[in-house]
Parts: sequence; structure tokens; C-alpha cells
Amino acid sequence: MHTTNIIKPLSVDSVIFGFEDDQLKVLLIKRIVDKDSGTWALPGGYIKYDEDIDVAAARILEERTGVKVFMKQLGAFGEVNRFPDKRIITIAYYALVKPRNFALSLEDDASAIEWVNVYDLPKLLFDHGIIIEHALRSLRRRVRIEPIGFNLLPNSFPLLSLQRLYESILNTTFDKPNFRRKILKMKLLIPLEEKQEGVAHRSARLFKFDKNRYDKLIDKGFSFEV
Amino acid sequence: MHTTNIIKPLSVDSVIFGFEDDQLKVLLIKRIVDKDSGTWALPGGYIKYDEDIDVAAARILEERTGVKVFMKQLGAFGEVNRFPDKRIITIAYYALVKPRNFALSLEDDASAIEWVNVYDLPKLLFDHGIIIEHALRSLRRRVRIEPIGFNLLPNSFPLLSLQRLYESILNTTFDKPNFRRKILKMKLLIPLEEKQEGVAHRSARLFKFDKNRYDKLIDKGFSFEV
DNA sequence: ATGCATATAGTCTTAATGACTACAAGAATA
DNA sequence: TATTCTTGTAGTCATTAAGACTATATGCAT
Repeated sequence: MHTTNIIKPLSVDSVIFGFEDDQLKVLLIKRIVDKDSGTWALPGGYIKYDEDIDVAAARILEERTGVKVFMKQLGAFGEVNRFPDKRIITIAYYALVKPRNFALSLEDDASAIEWVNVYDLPKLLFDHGIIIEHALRSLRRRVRIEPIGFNLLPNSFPLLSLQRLYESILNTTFDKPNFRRKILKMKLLIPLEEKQEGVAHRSARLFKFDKNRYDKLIDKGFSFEV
Repeated sequence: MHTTNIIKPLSVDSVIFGFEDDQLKVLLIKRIVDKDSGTWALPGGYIKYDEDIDVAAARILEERTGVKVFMKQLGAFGEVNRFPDKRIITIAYYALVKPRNFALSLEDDASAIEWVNVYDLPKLLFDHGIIIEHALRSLRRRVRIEPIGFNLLPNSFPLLSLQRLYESILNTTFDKPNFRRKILKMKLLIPLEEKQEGVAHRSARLFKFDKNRYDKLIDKGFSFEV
């Protein structure tokens, strides 16, 4: 990594959430450089002098994963001793993505990159565990009042997947018929002709999220709520 | 202000909300130093090398107002051109306070310090207007699901004051009997013997917020909602 | 063909909400 | 003193949403 042209006391770290095998996961990398070797960490990097911080966050993630995603800022983490020896304050971001769209590619300074279950994390570098906790809290708050959960699912999905998604984020369970009723009543899902394939039981209808419709409803004062 | 021992590319700015005359207000200062003269701005300062950022935010506010308050981090604002000539990223904080407890004291570099209606702001320094917008959005989200509004009111208050508070924050109106019913049903307010004094109409009973009770209810899964 | 897992439709009860009406209290006024 | 004005406080009624269920439909696997 080049160290010229960066703002030295500031870094960016990203919590990338994905949903895979009915589990909420986080993208982690394991570094091989210097004494951090062997510790899992959030993908991160440094901000350039002539770069907006939001842009820096997106660039760094793209460098590591090849995918451009919209990042939401979580906040700054700046305890005096969070980083050893030096005083580095990090600005954390998070994003919700579809893991299938990610072709994970290793960079020079990483020995591994993996999706890890958010409820079963390894020991993490510095305060990255705390950052993930904060991100999860923020996600839980937002996911209930904004239709952001769909960013974690494929474009078309059965209702039960959506339910499992909310259950794993909110760490709870819902009654199936009731969840179904509530979601469908919002009229935000377009029922497709397609059905599930390759399942060992009655196949479910697939739906897709209707972003257009959502925007219109919002203008009319509608508010999403799960 | 001393410029030694600070982290140069980082500042802290605070949005202090207060409720006065049934209006939601923000604490602003007008600086007289250098070319910023005459522009209203958020109280702010620089972070020291050996100081947590949350502590820096509280210290800076205390220096300007003499009052120690708990600050909530809003996030980092880091557009390349937000600050003229230099690249300075600011971490914004906000807090809810009782204006009566504040003895506003001028510092050397400020020519005025004032509570200003948040819906009628003057032109502000740099991106401070944007920061206030973000703070207001965050406040609106939080105030509906956490009992933080009470921090803006005196310890004892009539129900209508609470209603006016929510109305001014959320920029809406509520039906009086319905608001009353909703709030009282939560059992978070302790009715006092005292009544309003010096009002030209029937005096209302005063209440105080029961923090203890709230903490207990939270443990039982209760969730505050307005 | 039978079981089994999931999909999907619908019922019933209870609680919350929004829109009101009505009356009470007490200072100001006429 | 009587009246009026403003706000406080209690309660009604209809509508809607939520939670806990029951019941039936499909279709693969044995």
C-alpha cells in the first residue's frame, strides 16, 4: 500500500453484510503483513487527501472485492488506544450486499477473505469487533423502518427467505402466515410467475421488490415497518 | 486556542438542541476571529492527541458553555472542499439539553452565543447547515423510539409541554386527548402534586419522567414509541 | 400411496389508533 | 356576579393491525 498522499491519522473500515445459507454474515480478511499476521479484520484502508471520505470507503472496498457498493457511514471510532503505538481514528462504514455477486479476490496483503457468520465471529483486530457490534445495532434499527433488507437477497426470492433474513438480523422468529400477511399488505412485492426449483417440498412463488412503488408510497406518507 | 498537541486534520463540532418557548433551538456562536467574522457557527474545536474523541466533544462544549453533557456522535463529515484551503474532516456530535441550566458565557474568539430556532437558521459557516440537518434527522428518528425528549424539558412539566416538544421536533401536530392517553399508558410519567402556576387558564398537573421505571420496562422487552 | 415439509388461505380475539364529544377548572372580562 | 375564553381531562366509537391459531394445498421422497 502506498503511504504517500494519505491522511495519516485517519483510516476507513467497512462492515460488509451478506446473507448466505439463511445466515447473516460479514466479510472478513486475514492479513499476512507484519505483526497483525493471522488476525481477522475488517477490510479497510486510508483516505487520500483529495478524496471524499464516502468515496474512499467505496474505493477501498472495490479494491478488495471488485464490487462497487453504496456505503452507509456508521461513525468515527477514536479511542486513544484503539490502534497500537500510533493515534489513528477510523471512520467505519457498512453496506448490505448479495454475496453471489461478489467474486472474492485476494490482495497482496491478505491471506484469506471470507464470509463469516456474524453470530460466530473469531477474534478480531483492534476494535473491529466493537465496530461490527455497532454496525449490527444500526442495521437492526434501520432494517425495520427502511426496505434495505432486499439488498441482501437475490433479485427474486420466496417469502420464506425474506422471513429468514429478518429473523437472522433481528435474532427472533416470526409466525409464517402473519409475516406473509404483513409483508404482502404493503404491496411492495411483485409476484412473479417463476417458482422455486430444486426443493424437496411444494415450491414457493418468487417475488421481487418494487422500488418504484416504494418511492411513490413514500411520497404519500407511507412508512415501511417490520 | 492552542494549536500544539492537536490532531490537525480533525475537528469536532457540536449541535446542541434546546427547547425554549415551545420551539426547538440550536446553540450557535458567532466568531470574531479572522475572516470568519460575522458568520454563525456550531461550537467546535480540535481533538488532542491523548484524548478520546467523545471526551474532546464534551470538553469543547464545556469550555464554551460551562456545562458537561453527554454527547451522541452523529458522524464524520469529510467532503474534500468543506473547509477552505485545508483538508479538515470534522466529527459531529449532538446533545439535548435544558437551556435554563446553561449560563451562556462568551469566549475570546466568539462575539455572540445564542439559542436559535432550528427552523429559522441564519447562514452558517462551512457545512454547518448540513450538519444540523443531519442532526435533526437523527434526532427525529431517535426521539420516537427512545425517551430522550425529556432531556429537553425541565424536571417537571405538564403534558402539553411534552406534546409541543414532540410536535416541534417532528414538525407535526397531535390530537391532545390521544397524545395524553398514549403517553400515560406507558406508565413512564410520575404524576406530581404540583400544578402549573401563573397561567391564565386551568392549571395542569405536572409530571416527571421515571427513568428507573423505564429501565425496568426495557428489561421486560418494552419499547418506547411515540 | 403415503408421509412429510412447506406454501398459502383464512378465523378469532384483543389491543391500539384516530377522530371525536363532553365536561371541568379557573383566570380574564364585561 | 355572570360570562367567556382557554386549556385540562375523561370518555366514546369505529376502524385497523397484530398475535395466535386452524385448515387446506402441493409436490418431492420413501
